[in-house]
Amino acid sequence: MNFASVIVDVAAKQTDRAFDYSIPQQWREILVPGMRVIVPFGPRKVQGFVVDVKLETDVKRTKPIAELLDLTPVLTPELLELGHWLTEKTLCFKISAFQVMLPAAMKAKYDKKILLQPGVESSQLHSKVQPYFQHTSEVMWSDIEKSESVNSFYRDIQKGLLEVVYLVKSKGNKKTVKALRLAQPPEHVKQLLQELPKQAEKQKQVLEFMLVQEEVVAQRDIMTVLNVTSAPIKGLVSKGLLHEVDMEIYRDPYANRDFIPSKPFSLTDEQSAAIKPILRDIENHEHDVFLMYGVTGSGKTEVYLQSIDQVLKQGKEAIMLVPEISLTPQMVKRFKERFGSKVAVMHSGLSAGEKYDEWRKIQRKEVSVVVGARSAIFAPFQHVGIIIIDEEHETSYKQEENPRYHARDVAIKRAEFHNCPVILGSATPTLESFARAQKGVYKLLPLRERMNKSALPKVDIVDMREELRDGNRSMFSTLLLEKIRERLERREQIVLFLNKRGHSSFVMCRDCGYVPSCPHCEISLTYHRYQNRMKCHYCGYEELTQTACPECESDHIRFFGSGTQKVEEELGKVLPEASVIRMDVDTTSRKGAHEKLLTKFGNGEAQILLGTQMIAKGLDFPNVTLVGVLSADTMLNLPDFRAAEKTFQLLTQVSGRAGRHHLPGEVVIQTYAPEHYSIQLASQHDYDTFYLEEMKLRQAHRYPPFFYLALVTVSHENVAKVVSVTGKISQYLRQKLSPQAVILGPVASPIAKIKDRYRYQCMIKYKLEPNMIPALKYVVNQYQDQMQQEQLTITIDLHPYSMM
DNA sequence: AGCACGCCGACT
DNA sequence: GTCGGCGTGCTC
Repeated sequence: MNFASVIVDVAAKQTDRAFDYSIPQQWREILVPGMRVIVPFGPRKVQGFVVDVKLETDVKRTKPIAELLDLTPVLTPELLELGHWLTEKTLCFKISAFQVMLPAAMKAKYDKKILLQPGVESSQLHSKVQPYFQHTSEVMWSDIEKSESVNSFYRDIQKGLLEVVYLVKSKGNKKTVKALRLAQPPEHVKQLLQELPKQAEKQKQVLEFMLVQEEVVAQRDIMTVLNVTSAPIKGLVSKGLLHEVDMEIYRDPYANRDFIPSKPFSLTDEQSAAIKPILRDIENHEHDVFLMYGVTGSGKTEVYLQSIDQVLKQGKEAIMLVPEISLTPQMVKRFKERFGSKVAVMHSGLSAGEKYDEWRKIQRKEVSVVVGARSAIFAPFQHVGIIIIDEEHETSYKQEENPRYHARDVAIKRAEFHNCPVILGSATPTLESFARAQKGVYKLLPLRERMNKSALPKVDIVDMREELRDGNRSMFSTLLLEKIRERLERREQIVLFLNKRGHSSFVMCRDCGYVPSCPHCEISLTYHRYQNRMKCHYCGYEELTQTACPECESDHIRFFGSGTQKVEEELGKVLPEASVIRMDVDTTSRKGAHEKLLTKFGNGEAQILLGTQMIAKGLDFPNVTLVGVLSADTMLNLPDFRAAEKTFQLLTQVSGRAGRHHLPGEVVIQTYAPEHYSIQLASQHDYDTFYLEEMKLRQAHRYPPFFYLALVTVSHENVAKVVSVTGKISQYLRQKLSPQAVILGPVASPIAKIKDRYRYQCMIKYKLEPNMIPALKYVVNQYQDQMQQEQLTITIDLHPYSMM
């Protein structure tokens, strides 16, 4: 092939198309779509993805491809196609779609440097430039970019004294170690071994070792096994007996850990019934979407494991998605125990290099199972046999940046391609999924019994308003305290859950009601006791905590809300004998801290585990018999039509942590809205009724799953501008879409200002709108120039999860 | 996105 | 006359 169509790494409307390049002779046989290349683009060089190769082009003057970055394509034909689909579905640039499918380490970094042209003396340069070239002939652009001499540099560049060179590096490369192999055939080496001088004892040892080893051995290994230094090895290399090579090694984050192989458990009748249709699909290479609706502790994971096992037996591969937050060591352990080294793990806790290595294992077909968070859905497998999404309702499956995709949609798309089943698993499915299951679009696989037949925990709802009336101003109700004391006495464990979302610890003046808020964002500041500072969680702004109110100068400043730190303190006051482990962003930010704290709790080193969201998922400690939810309704008041659903899911999830084993569990839910149906029904473990209730509301208000949503958010420094642009967009959409579509807006976004930029939005509720995508594309096109020139931003989220 | 090209105001 | 402001348009 003579020409290649390349999508270049420039995310902009005007460059969001393929550019044709000629393929230099030496690569004509090798280059295929899906490879990364470096191409000249204008005056610079950029990375790009080859999407097509062809014999001819309409372009008159093509430039040649400058460099080939891959010998095996990093995107399979399927993934290339998937990229185009993503572009259409999420309205993102092609380059963004491709980039999101690869580990971040493969994204190009650009740099510039300035070279002294050959034959030019530094004395010819501008006086300001000269000192830079005293001892060198090249200067990095970044070193002079901000200096006042930039202009002088420009001048010398124009004069031709200096040359600008554009560099592209695809960093995060393979990690290699120095390794050795025999430089000659073994027989030959055996003979030469005899001829080595007597005193070369160590060299002989090394050679003998090499003769019995696999082809390539890391130098480090030779040194430790034979207890020699590098000297004899060097000697053999210089004699031409050994050859130095680079050996690619993987950073294995789970090395040095023993996994005891586990065998499949025998399934309960319910599990067998659930797995049957899945196995049938695997057998017949058929595609279906299954919604596995199973209460906590019903043994979903075992069904996943055995389905995957079946897929592996067919020589195919499996993708298993779990929410980031529950990608716990416990979870990984279960997979490693069952599938050993066939498993790659991908989550955000890995370094860029580690993620790259896991990705490489997949690409090189060294593993056949990947367990990972959202982005693992793009694993470059070529024979996918099953895709599983655990905790299907989790919001982390929706990416909140471009491309704003939902892993579930990608999973279904990929599974259609591979003709394989998708399993969505949850104890509290999203209404969207459950509704589809009701309609028969998805196949429902119910698991209604807990595996050990243990009853679901008894749930008590405590009305905190009554507590307050009875004079209890603390954050622990009498009932909860009593139950905690009971467990402490019995040496059982307790999990306390604090939903920090909503109003977290903020500060208010009791006299005038003043609440310190961020000067750049419309959001109140959060109090951080540790540094005694107020911080903005959106832009990072911080200030010292005030001791007097800046408005009325009163010193009645009060700290409201209850962060985990404050709960811990109070717990210490009421129950000084209790040992507490606190888990939140502050205590788990260090790598591995999360795991360490959980292990400590598992070992019984503390009796109470206190934490936020992150302790709600996937934890399983046999000794936990009480779960306390400190304030169940903080989430309920969020400006989000899914607030009730999220509350129900969270409460159900948290309750599931209690009494999973032989000890019976109890749950105490503290709330200011005890009569709310989501709280009532969660306490009764009644998903079905919740589903029906919530569906009525969704239908009445025209929300999903009855209507689809699209959210257009406009932001700019100037309020008037934002309002007028949002208004025009709303108007345009009103006129383009059918009368059945509901167009709300312009309205201020729930967070009306972030980082000094005002935010307004237009929300569209629609059912069938073939014009939707074209209309939105048109809108973006119309404001293209303003978006560049005036830093106006318009973001479009189709099927948004967060209204913020 | 960059970057060059090009056309106007204010300085050596 | 030249330097430098940033509007306009292109990148195979």
